[in-house]
Formats: sequence, structure tokens, C-alpha cells
Amino acid sequence: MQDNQGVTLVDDMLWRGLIQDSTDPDELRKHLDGDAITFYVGFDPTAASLHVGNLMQVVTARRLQLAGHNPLLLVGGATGQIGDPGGRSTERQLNPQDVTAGWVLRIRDQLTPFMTFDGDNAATMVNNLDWTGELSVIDFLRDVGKHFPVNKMIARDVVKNRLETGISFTEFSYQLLQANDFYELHSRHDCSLQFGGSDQWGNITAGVDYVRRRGAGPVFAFTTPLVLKADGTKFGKSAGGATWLDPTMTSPYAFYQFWVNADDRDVPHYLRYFSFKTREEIEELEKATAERPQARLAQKELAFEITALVHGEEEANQAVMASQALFGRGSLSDLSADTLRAALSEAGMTQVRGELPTVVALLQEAGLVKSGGDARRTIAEGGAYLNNERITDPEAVIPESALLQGRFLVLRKGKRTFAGVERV
RNA sequence: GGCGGGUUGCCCGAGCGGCCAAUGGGAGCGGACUGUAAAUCCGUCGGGAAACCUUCGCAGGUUCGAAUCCUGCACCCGCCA
Repeated sequence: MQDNQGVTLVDDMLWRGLIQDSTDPDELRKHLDGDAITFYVGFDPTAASLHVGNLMQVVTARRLQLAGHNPLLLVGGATGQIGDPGGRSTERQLNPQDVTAGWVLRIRDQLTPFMTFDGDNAATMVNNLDWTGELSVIDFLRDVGKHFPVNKMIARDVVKNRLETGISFTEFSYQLLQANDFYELHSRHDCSLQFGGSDQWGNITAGVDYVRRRGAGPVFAFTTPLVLKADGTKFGKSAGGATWLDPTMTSPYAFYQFWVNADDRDVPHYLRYFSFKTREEIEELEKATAERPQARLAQKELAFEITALVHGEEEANQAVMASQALFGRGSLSDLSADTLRAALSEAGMTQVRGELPTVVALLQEAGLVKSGGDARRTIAEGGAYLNNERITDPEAVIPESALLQGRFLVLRKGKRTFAGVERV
């Protein structure tokens, strides 16, 4: 598998830094750069939507499919009910089964646009509940459990880290389920490769070992690196919480802004991990950033590409347009009614009727502050703006003349949080 | 089963009868500097315009007055069995 410039899939992935750990690197290369194979990557339904932290896996699966391999996208209806003990110090709160089942459907829908489901190497959705749900306790303990030495299970980092603080048998068993998934997918779909985030390495190798113990295989695996941020904070969090892929949970505008605001030092990594641009294009962007960082060219290109991938090109264009209108140099009063409406809708629009309220009330209604005190504080700190002019009097009633195009107000908190108001 | 320790604001963590809406740190938020970046510095961080109201696991009680004392309940963590 290689493109017309002779760069193989593995070469490209190595350059991008997508391979953190792998079983036998030479074998992995032969496998991935050879004939089409079937691979799987799993997503557990632990929330109603995937977030940018999951994007690495989604995009990598797409990369492999574009290179000609056959994807199995597993949404863990079974494992999602058990809970991966990894990456946390306390027991998970189990969600009701019907909630998890609902999330499975949503996440399946969410994954769909990233992959192709027809053609020679069509992707397939699978759910481990299909083979785990009916497994009896006796069968599970005899057929699966017998292959897992507890001493090895305990030695795995994720379990070891929890031994002090506590881990239930439920979560302790998680690795058996994931290992069994690999075996089942190997038997049912001839799946020979699993990948996942580096936090999944233990679970993944448990699967590789298990397949071998059952006399099948060989199967291969690799993990993608944890996305790190230069400032040491967690990737994916931005003002107020996670950045979700679901447009009702994180608007396309906010999603676009998430990427635009990426730290200069992180952008080169993000481009490699998430973008489908070529190596030459990426290196070009890096050069541009080094020369004129304030132009944020790389951030903008990255933000557009990822937003278009996740939300479609139309939404991405809207986000760009809104960003230009709101952050642009020009005066807001120069914007047309249509542009204002569209831009503010992207940022979040609130409607008010009749008399315009005080700025404190308006800031609250627009959702920029969480209480009246918060609004007053923000104004006192000089962080509240109406139509890009700093608000100084919290009790001021907004005059009719402030309405842009006779009906819009642009509220801003701090440097970059906008909200629109439309008087109807 | 026994003994001891713990449960405080988003998180960590002081407080141990009034001066406590509760020290300190982190996160968050705002300002300055910039580039919608980083670093740094400053400010802010329950609700209320205020009076004042609601918070310190839950429910009662003692007291003029409790996060602080007592009783019961729940959960967590050690040590012993």
C-alpha cells in the first residue's frame, strides 16, 4: 500500500507520529503495507457524544481505510456497561443500561460520516453486545477466564494503579471482555489488527495474547500517542468543558474556535495527527507559522479542515464567516443584516421582546454570565462589551440606537466569547 | 465482627463554639502585555443592589450562637479478627 510518491502507509504514519507502541514493528509494517487487512478500533459509549479526544482514533481509522484496509468500528454496548478501569483512580459510576444503549446508537451515527460503507473495503459497524450479551457466566469463566492468569492481570498498569484505591471485580474484568472482542472479531471477520489510544495498550495486548492462547492468529496491534498540550493541560478541554463532536453539544462555531485557539507549539502535532494534508503541505504551513505566527495560518487551516470533516464544509464555511465577522477589524455596523444574523447565530443568539433590559440582565439572558453578581463583576473588571465597546455602567439601559441593523446586539465577554441578541 | 481515622465550595486542602461565605493552592473567569497564542503580573471566584439568605456527607439535638460539641444514619479509608 503506497501512494504514487512511493510513501507507504506506515512511512506516513511514522512521520506523523501516530504509532506509539506496537507489537513487532517489522511484522506490523509488512501487515499494514501489504495486502488489505481487516482492523478494528473500539469506542465505549460513556457519553452521548464522542469528543475531540476520540478524534485521533476516528481519523486514524479513516486513514487506514483510505489506504485500502477494511475497518470494523466497534461501539461497545457491552464494555460500555462495565467500564474501563484505566485512566482513573476511582470506580466508575455505572449508567443505566437503556442510557448506554441510546448512546451506542448516537455514537454509531456519529462515526458513520467518517468512513465509507460501500466499495471494496467497506467499513462495518459492530457491537460487542452481540457476542458478549448472550455469553453465560459459566461459558465466560470456562472459555475466556481460563486463559487469563490473575497475576498477569494484576500486573497491568491500569489495574495496579487501582489496587490501592480500590477496584471492583466488574472493572477488573474489563480487560477480558476487550480481549475477547479481538478474538471474536478475528473469528467472525478475520480481523487481524487492533489499534487504540496508548491508554488501551494493556487491554489490547491482553487481546493479542488471548487470541494466541486460543490457538488463532497471529494478530497485530499498535497504539496512537496521547495528545499532549505544550502548557500541560488536558487536550480537548476548552472554556467550560469537553469539546464534543455533536453539534448540539458543541456548536460548529465553537468547535472551529477550539482549533483556531490552538497553541502555536501544538499545531504541528495536531496537523500531523488530525489533518489529511500531505507532508509537504504541512511543512509549508509550519514554515508560515514560524515566520508569521500572528497570522495563525496553520490554526485556521487546521480548524477549517477538521470542522469540515466533522460537521461538513457548509458548517465550516459558516464558522469561518462568523469568526471573520466577529473578530474582524471592521466595524460591526458595516456588516449586513444577513451577515450579522448568520454570524451571531453561530456564536449563539438570544431573542428578546419589547423594551431592552439593562446590560446586567442581558448578559445573563445571553448566557455569558451565570448570575447577576457575575455580570456586575465582569463589568467592573472591564470584561463586558456591547457592540465591541466596553460597558462601564451595569444599570445602563441599552438605547434603541445601539441596535445594529435595527435589531441586533453583539455582546462579548473577555476577548473571545461572543453572544448575539436579536430584538423581535 | 472489633478498634481507629475520615466526609468542607469545581478539585486539593485548612478551620475544630462566635471575629467563617469559611486561610492557602490549583482550575476557571476578567484585566494589562500580545497575535482570538504562550509566559508573566494584577484582580476575581455561593446568591442578592443591599438588608440579608443558602452552604461545610444526611437527619435530629445542645447552645444566646455550630463547619466546629452530642446522637443516629450513610459512604470511604486504615489496623486487628
